[in-house]
Amino acid sequence: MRAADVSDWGSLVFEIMSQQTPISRVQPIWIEWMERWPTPADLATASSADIIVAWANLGYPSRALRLKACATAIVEKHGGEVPLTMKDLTLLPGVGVYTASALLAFRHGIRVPVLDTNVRRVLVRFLDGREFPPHTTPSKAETSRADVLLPENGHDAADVSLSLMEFGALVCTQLSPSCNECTIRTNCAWASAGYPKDEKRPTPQPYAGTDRQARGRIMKALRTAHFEGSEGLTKRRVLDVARIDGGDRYQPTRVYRALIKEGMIVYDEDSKRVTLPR
DNA sequence: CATCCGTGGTA
DNA sequence: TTACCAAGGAT
Repeated sequence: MRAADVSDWGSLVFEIMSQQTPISRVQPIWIEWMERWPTPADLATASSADIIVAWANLGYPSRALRLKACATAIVEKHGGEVPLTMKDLTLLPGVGVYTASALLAFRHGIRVPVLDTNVRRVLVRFLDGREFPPHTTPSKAETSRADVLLPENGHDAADVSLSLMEFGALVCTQLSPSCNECTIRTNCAWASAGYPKDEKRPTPQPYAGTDRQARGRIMKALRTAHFEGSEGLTKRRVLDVARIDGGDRYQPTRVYRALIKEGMIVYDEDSKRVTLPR
């Protein structure tokens, strides 16, 4: 949330939840989350299992653990207060340049470019006449020319950034932009060039049959088990839910081991049960 | 630097 | 129904 009565921590939580996730799905979970864990100190001492369950269907549950690690870092290194410099913010787990910029610009009117995927696409089309940015991460050149483009006042700059983001999300979209209704097409380099298709388009990521789907199955089963108060699942059961159409025979054990290694799940030798981490 | 990391609504 | 999509980060 970017409203005035929301804390910096609340805003940071919202930004992290919103990474690659629709806002409509974030909103209700964020509200409950902030009532339950209002400060970094609250989240830092919370159970990882509770955190993963509360993360629910936001996707990429490793972000939930990173958010907890972020809270811990803020408590231990910044006295429980969200730091407000690009350097300190991007050193926090789960906080990259985009998230740090969004917090600084939208909440504090600090004059920094905010380059999300939408803004990058809008700029590369309008200025370079290309369909997509050449790399998956912003170059220094992209950042500096975005900086030059922003007005002097930080709050005005934030307004411009937000407008660019929404313009990219609603008009200058990835695969089917509304160029016919675009009000700036007469100045757009991509329009002038005749909307050339890019050679290298963003690589589509399949889902069915992948490790991600198998991991999702395991995590969902364990979330449900924890929510229902059970003591976890047998390893056999976990490997069984990880068996999906399109997966190879090694997939269940492969993703199981990966989740263990990442600390997303734990196996208790005594109870012989797999659970979410304490 | 390209790839991997979920999820469920929607056209 | 299937395919696409949605405010990135870590490695």
